[in-house]
Amino acid sequence: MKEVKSAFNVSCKNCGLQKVCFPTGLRREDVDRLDDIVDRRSPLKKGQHLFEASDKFSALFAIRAGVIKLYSFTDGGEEIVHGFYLPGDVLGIDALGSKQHQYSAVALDTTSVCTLPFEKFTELTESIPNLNQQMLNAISKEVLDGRMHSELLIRRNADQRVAQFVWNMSERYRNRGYASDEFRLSILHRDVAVYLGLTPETVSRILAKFHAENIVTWKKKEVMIHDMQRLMHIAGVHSSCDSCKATA
Amino acid sequence: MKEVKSAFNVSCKNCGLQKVCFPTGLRREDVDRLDDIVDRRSPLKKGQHLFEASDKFSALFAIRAGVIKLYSFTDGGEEIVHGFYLPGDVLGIDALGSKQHQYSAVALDTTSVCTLPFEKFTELTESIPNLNQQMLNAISKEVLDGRMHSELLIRRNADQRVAQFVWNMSERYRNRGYASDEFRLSILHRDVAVYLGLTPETVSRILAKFHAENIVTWKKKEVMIHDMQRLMHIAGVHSSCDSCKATA
DNA sequence: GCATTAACTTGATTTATATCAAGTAGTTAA
DNA sequence: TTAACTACTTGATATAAATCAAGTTAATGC
Repeated sequence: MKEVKSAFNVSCKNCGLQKVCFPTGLRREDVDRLDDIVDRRSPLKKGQHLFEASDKFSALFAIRAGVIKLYSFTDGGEEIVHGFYLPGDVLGIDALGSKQHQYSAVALDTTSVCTLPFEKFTELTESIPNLNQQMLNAISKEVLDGRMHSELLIRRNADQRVAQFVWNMSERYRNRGYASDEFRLSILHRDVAVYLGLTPETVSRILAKFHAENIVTWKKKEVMIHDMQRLMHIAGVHSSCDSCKATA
Repeated sequence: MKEVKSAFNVSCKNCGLQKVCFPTGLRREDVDRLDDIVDRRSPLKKGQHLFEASDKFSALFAIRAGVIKLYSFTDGGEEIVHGFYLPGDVLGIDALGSKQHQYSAVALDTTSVCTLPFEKFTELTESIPNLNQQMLNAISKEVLDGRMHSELLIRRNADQRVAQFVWNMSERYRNRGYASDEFRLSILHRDVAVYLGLTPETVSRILAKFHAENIVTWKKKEVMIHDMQRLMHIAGVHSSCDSCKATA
């Protein structure tokens, strides 16, 4: 049943993302059982799709490495970016009802994904109680992240949106055990602009300002945060609020 | 086990909302089993809370009659309105993970609610397969509705937002078997403005314009749609798209 | 039923961000 | 390596909606 594990084909129990992914709180033997149903194909190259709108839903996806952009188009043909999924994040929850994807998911960089065939996964949740709770966590997270996005769009001006986006990415990398003040971000400024409901010009101007004021530098996919306090202040993040660790 | 049923205390099998609520697709006997765990208290009066942010989560709520506003505040004390829940809609999914509500839910009018104690509900889903699917539907709906909200905030101007809001409410009433061109809406214009990311002044001006152009009249909680085609056109709703029947 | 408060309306003005434009830098492919 | 394209930058201008202001109407409580 098990395949040979290569570099991109790491089992759950050897995966560094256990603490942010489904294995959280599972017993060792249950992690193995989960591992047995996980399907790990070769990584997606930049620009390849994990799924596209109208594709049939048959599995949940957990990101192992890379970034996935979830997007769609309005009737008028304008792109909408709904979020960026990082290692440990789960994709596909929105299709649980209709069993059909409504959005498209594309890799923004080389991206490894763990595929969890939904039927097998559902069977497992019946005998691994904690796995069910993990699923509920993933569901809530998806809903709450959407609300955070709306909140950002309703109540934040352009400076605050960009600052919050950068800070949020930083927090998410920190939670995953990576450096939070210097990281690679394979997301086009254009995509960020669409996600934040701004134009690329506005994002560019704001990033230029942040750079000039020595708060954040984001050039050539490398983000450097020089002044976390000021960034958080602009973002409107009071206290080191844990519930803000949302998926962008 | 069963209580005496009064006017506001109707069993699932006698409820007109079966087609939009959990009983959808359930066998008769399973509806009865669901009914047995439902807790129906006396209706909430306008202004009363179903739950408040930080309350412990212990049950899902299905609206039977009335309207619930789900809201919170930013760190700066500004209100955020996340949605309005109508009969048949399910509240509480966002708290499944943390078992604690993050938002407050208040009745905007006299509102009856069916309480589904979550533990009992979970037990039932194990023996009623279709109920589990209903739960997945409710989850997806919550996620997709949030995305629709973001899309509205990102890509629509003020006219389109107001038009889409009115049309969406109309569609939701239609799906529930009520008149779609004339209905009572116990939602303050102020709350609509907050939900749409606009000011009350802007909403007022747009409604005045829609009234002058004989498209929609919304006065004193009574909505009348005079020209559905034009409303849909302004809202940017092409075709009678079924997937647009989202919760505002 | 009257007083008080909250909701809504309408107008004048300001402003943040979009749009338009014209460029430079970076990436991709031949 | 160069050509062609895409991403990004920067400036000038336009504009949609916010803000400020002062009213009217409706709802609420005594």
